[in-house]
Amino acid sequence: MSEIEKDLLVSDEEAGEEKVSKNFIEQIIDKDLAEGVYDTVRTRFPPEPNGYLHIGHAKSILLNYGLAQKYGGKFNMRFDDTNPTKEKIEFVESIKADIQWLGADWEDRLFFASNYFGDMYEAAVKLIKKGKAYVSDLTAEQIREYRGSFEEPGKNDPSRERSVEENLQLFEDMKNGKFADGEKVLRAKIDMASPNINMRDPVIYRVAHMTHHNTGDQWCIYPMYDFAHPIEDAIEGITHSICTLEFEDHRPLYDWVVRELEYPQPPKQIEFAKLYLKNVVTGKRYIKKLVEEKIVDGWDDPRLVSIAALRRRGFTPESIKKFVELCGVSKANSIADYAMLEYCIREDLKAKAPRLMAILDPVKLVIDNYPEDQVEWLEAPKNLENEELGSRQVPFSKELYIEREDFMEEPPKKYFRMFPGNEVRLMNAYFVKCTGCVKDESGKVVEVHCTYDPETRGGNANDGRKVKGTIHWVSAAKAIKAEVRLYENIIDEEKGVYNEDGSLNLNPNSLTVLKECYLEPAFAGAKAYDNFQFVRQGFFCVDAKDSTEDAMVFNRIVSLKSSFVLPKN
RNA sequence: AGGGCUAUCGCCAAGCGGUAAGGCACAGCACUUUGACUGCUGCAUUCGCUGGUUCGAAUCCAGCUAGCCCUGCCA
Repeated sequence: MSEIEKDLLVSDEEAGEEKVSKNFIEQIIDKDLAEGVYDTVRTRFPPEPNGYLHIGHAKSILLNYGLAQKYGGKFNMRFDDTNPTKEKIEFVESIKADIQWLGADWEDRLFFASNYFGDMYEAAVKLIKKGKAYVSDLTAEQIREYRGSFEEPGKNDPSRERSVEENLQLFEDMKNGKFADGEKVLRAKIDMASPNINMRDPVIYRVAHMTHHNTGDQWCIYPMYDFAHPIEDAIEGITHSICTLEFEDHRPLYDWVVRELEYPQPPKQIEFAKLYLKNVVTGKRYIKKLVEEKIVDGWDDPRLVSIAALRRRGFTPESIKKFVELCGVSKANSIADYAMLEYCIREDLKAKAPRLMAILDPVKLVIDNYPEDQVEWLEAPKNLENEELGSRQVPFSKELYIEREDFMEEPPKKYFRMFPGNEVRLMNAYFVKCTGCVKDESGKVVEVHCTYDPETRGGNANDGRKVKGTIHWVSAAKAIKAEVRLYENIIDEEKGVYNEDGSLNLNPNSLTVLKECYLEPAFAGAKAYDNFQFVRQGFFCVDAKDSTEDAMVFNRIVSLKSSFVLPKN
């Protein structure tokens, strides 16, 4: 190795374990910090409490929280509740719970935009005094007409040149409830000919006689998002106000507001692309319809991708975080494969979850040469890749359950599970040789028979002989009966999310309920949200809604990958 | 007088004038008491297109094309 190469090696090590390239937002922050635009980083997640959070929001939450962490800054939680017609306190609670579950810690910084209504009113007065805002008499419809179109400039509002004094009086009258909803609005005086329609004298305050979930009846005028948001950010000392792409056109207005209001260290809006998942529905009205029509079991149905649904399905906060990081941050609209999410949960659970045996589609296996009433308790590790999980005792007896698909009377080539004459290993137990099966009148296999080799206890033969197949099993006498729910995408992936008429293209097989599954005794005592690997099957989670101590219910989070395909014949 | 943004492998995504990172998916091999995991190997002579500048272009310039967003008193 040359000296130069050694030097390179050293400098690589000094640079850190891995050179992870920074996303464009981190690059902006680096620059701002380097140039002294800001000396700290403060971000925020500002949802409107008008619905449940979904996987897309998780990206924003974790991005904002992650940035604050990474730069030693602060992360604020803020409800952007400036429109009482859409907001509910129940959503405030569910959103808080979801964000906490994701692990984004706002510490003592939980804010409500509605708590700044006083500041916003003052800010509006300031604009009026500067001649930068005026009260308009136009109706909503007229305002739309005056706005012009993409190709044509707008026309000035007849109220545009009202005196400051008159505007001040009128705005106060608005505040004091002298006008009905829609009768007056406050508009920013910018430019009716701007090519950016958001700059054509946008409405910044409207009248709404409505009880607000936080401020009650204190106000009957409410600020619009474009006016309120920059003020909220400025008040909280936000440095980088991160939002999604559709707000790019609003940035000039955002900047106009912070400039006119003369904030000393104005926040900067940065837009990134939302996270979409292939063949996944997130639209509120679609989900609402599914819930109302009882096609799904509520907003947390495990087939959905609301944060609550992912949690119930068995996804972990770590898996969501990993997924969001894997997706990256950019300005290019993109749609991630669901396979990436599956990869993340498998990755997270493979070492964490105990790997136990469960039979989903049982058929009885009888060991003809095993003593009738004998039960042996065999010790087996809970997870070979994680010794810390310890071991458990597994009962072995004459009659077991195995998976129906692990036996074939006439196997195709390359099938190395049970078939007459073949020897397989019962995982953690013995080698058994299949001797045949018993069928009912219809030809359905009701019992598989075999003999075991007592010399192979634990699953190894002293003579060194090998078996190709290892199958899992559960003692019939000691099994715990449980319900298991298997999920597929609620959307029929062949044809995409929507039908021609705009309705959802549903997959009729999205839910399979297996009522007669058998678990090994080590599952006893499993609690809501506990995750397991069902050996050779996949990762499963105790359903938080329907599972009880006596009647456990499991959700399949994701199957294990498998390269095995049953060949035809 | 329309404006804004985006385009690099099937899917994400680095790259910031010096000769295409990485992950997912997929395929093959090895290993295996999970047909899993793990390990190894393969997977863009090419960056939406066409020109130009340059010794050198995914990176700069010009012109096209395609997609997304914007005419709420929603956020």
